[in-house]
Amino acid sequence: MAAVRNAPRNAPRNAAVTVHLVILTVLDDELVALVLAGNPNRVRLPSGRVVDDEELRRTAERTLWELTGLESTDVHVEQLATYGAPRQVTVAYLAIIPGVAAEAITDVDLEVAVGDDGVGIDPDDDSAPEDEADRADEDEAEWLPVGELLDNPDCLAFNHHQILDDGVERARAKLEYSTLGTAFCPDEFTIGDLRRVYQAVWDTTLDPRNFHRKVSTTADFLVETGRITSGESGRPARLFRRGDVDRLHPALLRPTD
Amino acid sequence: MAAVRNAPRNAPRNAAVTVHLVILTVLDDELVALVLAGNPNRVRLPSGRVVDDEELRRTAERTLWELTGLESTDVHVEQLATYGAPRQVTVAYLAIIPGVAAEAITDVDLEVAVGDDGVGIDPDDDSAPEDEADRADEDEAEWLPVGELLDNPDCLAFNHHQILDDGVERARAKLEYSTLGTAFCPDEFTIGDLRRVYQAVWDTTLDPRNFHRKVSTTADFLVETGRITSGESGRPARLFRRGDVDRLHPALLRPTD
DNA sequence: GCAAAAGTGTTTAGCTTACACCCATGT
DNA sequence: ACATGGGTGTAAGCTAAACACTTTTGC
Repeated sequence: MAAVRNAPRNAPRNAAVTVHLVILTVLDDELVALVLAGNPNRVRLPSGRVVDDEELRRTAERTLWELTGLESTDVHVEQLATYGAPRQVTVAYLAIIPGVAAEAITDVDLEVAVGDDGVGIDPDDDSAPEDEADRADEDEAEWLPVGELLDNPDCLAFNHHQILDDGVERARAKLEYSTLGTAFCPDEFTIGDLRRVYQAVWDTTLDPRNFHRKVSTTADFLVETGRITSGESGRPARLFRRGDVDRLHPALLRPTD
Repeated sequence: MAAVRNAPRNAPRNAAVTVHLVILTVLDDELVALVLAGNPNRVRLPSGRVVDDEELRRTAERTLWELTGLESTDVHVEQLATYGAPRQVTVAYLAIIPGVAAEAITDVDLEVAVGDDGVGIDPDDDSAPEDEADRADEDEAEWLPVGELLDNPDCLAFNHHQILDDGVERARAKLEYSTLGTAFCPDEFTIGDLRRVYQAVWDTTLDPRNFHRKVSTTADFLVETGRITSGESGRPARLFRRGDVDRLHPALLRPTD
């Protein structure tokens, strides 16, 4: 049946490779993403160009550092997906940072942190007019609720709505079968803190008693520090650190309704 | 805390973009992958260059078609991950094809099906000596057991061991919570056929009775055709088609031992 | 004392596992 | 008759959902 199938084709061309970032955190019990305000009424995701012989992951981590000052050791970074366009390939990464670290990043800090010197454009670079990776200067960065961003498909430029949607869905899914939820928490946190992260990411409510039992009986999910909270309303809570495991057995499934 | 963090950097360069394929099927109750025999003792995964303004997915599907003659409507194709190297970006795709379709692809067919005319190399293409996407002619393609390929890390060239490992793990994981297993089956298949797919991919054995109940009671996983098998040993089995659902609720978990 | 959040115990329902058992066909 | 694989029934064990209840703090 199958025979020679050499289709005629033109010469392969090189493509500009950019990295885009979906940076998520939880602020005030709400899942928010870091976006740059460029054109009026249109925000976009942070991005960076692959420079020199950088690894893709290193590009993502460097761009994240330029935006937030956070080292990759403090942040969860994983590859999301790659989106191809003519002459332009975008590799999207998902970054998850603790809410307390996000609070330290003010708009003032962010305003000048993004930039691309843009010297020495490659001779082959006949990129499309919609080239987005350059001239990121003078843009303000802000944390916007994911719910609003996803509900209004037009408020994100280019294909960034798709990328954000993929990133949020990845995060939501991974909370079920992995310990990724702790990446939203600071070094030490209570089980209630972790539950509020789950509730914010899943946009739902969870029974505090059952959640407590579930995470506290899953071996190596949480490690007790011996310290407890104080000064807050209610009974003091034990403080925990992330444990060693990555996967949750059995999973902690989202409510079905 | 954070201030201006414009690190000095050189001009961004364009990269050659190639697509690599992890093509899996089940032959004789064994999970096998399609590999090309190039250098002695070293096989590699099929690959294709992105030509013209192709979408990445289209490149993957075109390359698969050149190799196997299969249309993308008959095959499950999903993006796996992207691996970055200097001047070279590889986007890996996972393809799953039915065993009966794989049997129709003989070595004779495959021998001449792979090729790259290689005209008009881009002036910017100062790719590393290990450029792998070209001169794929004269290579023979064959189905090799995944177990053997993964047990011998040196038998796959470049980073193809890593790519294959990622692809196999993706397939194994997705059998748990999705209906991907049916992609290994022909249009009509029995529950026993599907169970042998699960057993081959997971390299384990499953209780036929419990597996039968599980898949037959999960709504919309399988659709009865009304036909039954005949001519084989044992009681005839009902023939099914894939149902509409993509996700399995609840999941069909791998045995833990 | 009262509100608020942490944490424990108990019941019930659903799902998985293991396995006994029956069914329908080829040889 | 018997081997072979298809298919059903059932009891035991594990898990999660729902919720009553106790504990320990701040005010």
